[in-house]
Amino acid sequence: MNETLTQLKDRFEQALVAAFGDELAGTDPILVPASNSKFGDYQSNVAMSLAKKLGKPPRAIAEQIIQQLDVADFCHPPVVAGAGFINLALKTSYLEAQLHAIHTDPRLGVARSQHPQRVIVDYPSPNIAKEVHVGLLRPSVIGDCLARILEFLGHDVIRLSHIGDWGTPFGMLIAYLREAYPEALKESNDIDLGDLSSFYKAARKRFDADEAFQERARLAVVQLQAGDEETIQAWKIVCDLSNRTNRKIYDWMGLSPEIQERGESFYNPLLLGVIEELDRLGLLVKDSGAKCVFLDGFTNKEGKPLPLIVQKSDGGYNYATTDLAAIRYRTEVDQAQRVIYPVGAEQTNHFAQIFQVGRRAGWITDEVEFFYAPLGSILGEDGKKLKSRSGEAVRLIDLLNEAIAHARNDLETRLKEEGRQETEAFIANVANVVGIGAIKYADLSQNRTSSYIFNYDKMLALQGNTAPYMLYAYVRVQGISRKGEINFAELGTDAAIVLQDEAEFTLAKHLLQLDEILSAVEIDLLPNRLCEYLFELSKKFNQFYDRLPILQAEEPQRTSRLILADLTARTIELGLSLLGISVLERM
RNA sequence: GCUCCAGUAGCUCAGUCGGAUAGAGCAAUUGCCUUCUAAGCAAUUGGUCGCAGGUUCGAGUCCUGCCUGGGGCGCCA
Repeated sequence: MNETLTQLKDRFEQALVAAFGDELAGTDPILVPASNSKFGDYQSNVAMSLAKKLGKPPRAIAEQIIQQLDVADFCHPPVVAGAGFINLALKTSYLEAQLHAIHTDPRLGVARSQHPQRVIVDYPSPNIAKEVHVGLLRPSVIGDCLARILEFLGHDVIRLSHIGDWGTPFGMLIAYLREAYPEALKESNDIDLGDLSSFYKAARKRFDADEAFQERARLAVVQLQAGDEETIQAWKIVCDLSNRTNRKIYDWMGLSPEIQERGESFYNPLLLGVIEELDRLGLLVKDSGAKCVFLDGFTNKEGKPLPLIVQKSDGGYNYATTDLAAIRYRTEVDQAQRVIYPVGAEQTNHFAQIFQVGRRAGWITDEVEFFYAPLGSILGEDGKKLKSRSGEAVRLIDLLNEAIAHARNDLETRLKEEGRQETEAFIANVANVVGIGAIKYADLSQNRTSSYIFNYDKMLALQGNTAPYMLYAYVRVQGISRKGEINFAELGTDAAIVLQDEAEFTLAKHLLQLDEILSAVEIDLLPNRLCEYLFELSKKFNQFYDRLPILQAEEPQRTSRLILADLTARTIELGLSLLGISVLERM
């Protein structure tokens, strides 16, 4: 109900001017959702804030405001309460009309942004030379979710993966490819992709054991930098191997297929220009053989200004250089208005540094918002960063598989208890959707900035703020449809919605708040707010479902309740889809 | 040493631009299935919001200091 809020704010501003004169024009009426439903639907806190300025008690100010306030088309008469709060309660007829409007709207009342922007979302940047591990879970799940939400709100979203596809590790892999799979360079040969990690491990083993091999690897890097054709071909084969493996996992996780790979190799030709431009601007300083930009507000352990090294003393570039090139390209060529980096919180300094240099170089202007969205870590039960038993990084694929196995186990136990028979295809599908959904939801439902302890049992729990709980609410609605042979699409656009019971009001009001939540997420990029909203929605639906008969109800309640149930299911489906999670008809 | 982040119920965590009596889930205790999937609903118990000051009509939220934990701090990404 963004539109309702906007209109109410206008009315308040008019009332403020009418009551106290033009100098209060443009005063924010501090209109927020009521802190407690017993106070109504919205409250204005403006009277308290004006007390000092106007030299009157807040309650008197509030009284004067509501005398001038005309909201009769939306609300019951406003009430002054407490220290000077102005409470507003929406009229039933208004709520019913709003529900009717969203019922016939495929977007469920969520308007497209009036100021669409070109937004770049920075997807995780796996080092292509390694198999993806758990460290990529949060950036990919949260980045994907933010991209989906912004796109749904009408923004032009570009999804870019800044993959590590260049540099030293590739020398080793290219050298190993030449040695172990010489035929791969002759014809287009299929290498077993599931074996990416053993390919990497084997290469690593050769590299560590054999000095001559190390020399060949170094040579390969030089050849790669020099653009040697055969080396480039080998490099492409290795990239391909990795990309296809990663893509498989991305697809399985349900990440958007529209991710564009724009890795380090893409920026490689632009790096020299970055250095030259920094030099031209007088920002570049040579220090101990390295080219640096000295930073404002950062010091090293001795208290001296800290440099950001953009070209190493051996002439090589590092990640700061590539990131700066990306900043420049994204503003100058992509013309992005907002660039979002959901990246681990450990990199707070790095982003503050490159943004500072980007600003001083004139690449970041007031016209573009560079938004670093720090992510907390995924921790093990010991409260330390999640590691496998052997102390290595946990492979993402193992994590997904284990969640699915847990979900399958839960489902099979329940089927046995209930004496249900289901096909293997049904069981496999439910386990897959629940398992993947649970992992993603567990990640998204935490405030993105805080770390959380990874626990299969909690994320797959069927009660609480979890994916299965929401899926279950959705399934319940579909059960009504099957049982009553209701086609929700045919309920009719002129069917009346009647709100009588408290549970109906509570559910209905919540259904109308989706656009407010999405607007909040659009600004602060915290997906856990959407999760919270969906959890509340599911709870309110379950209360409604528990208290009120639907199929057995008399008309007009029956149709009205069917519409509320349908709206709930569609809201959950839309909400979960924005989180990147699928729904199930039965579970 | 500098710097960033965190500290809220036994546990895991929310907490909007500072707003009314700080909320969920789990765990514990107890009710509710001849009725649309009980993977649910209802009820009870549980708090010095790390500590001390300050700003404010009003502070979990803003400011200062301190304590504790974690991250980062010159050629890895």
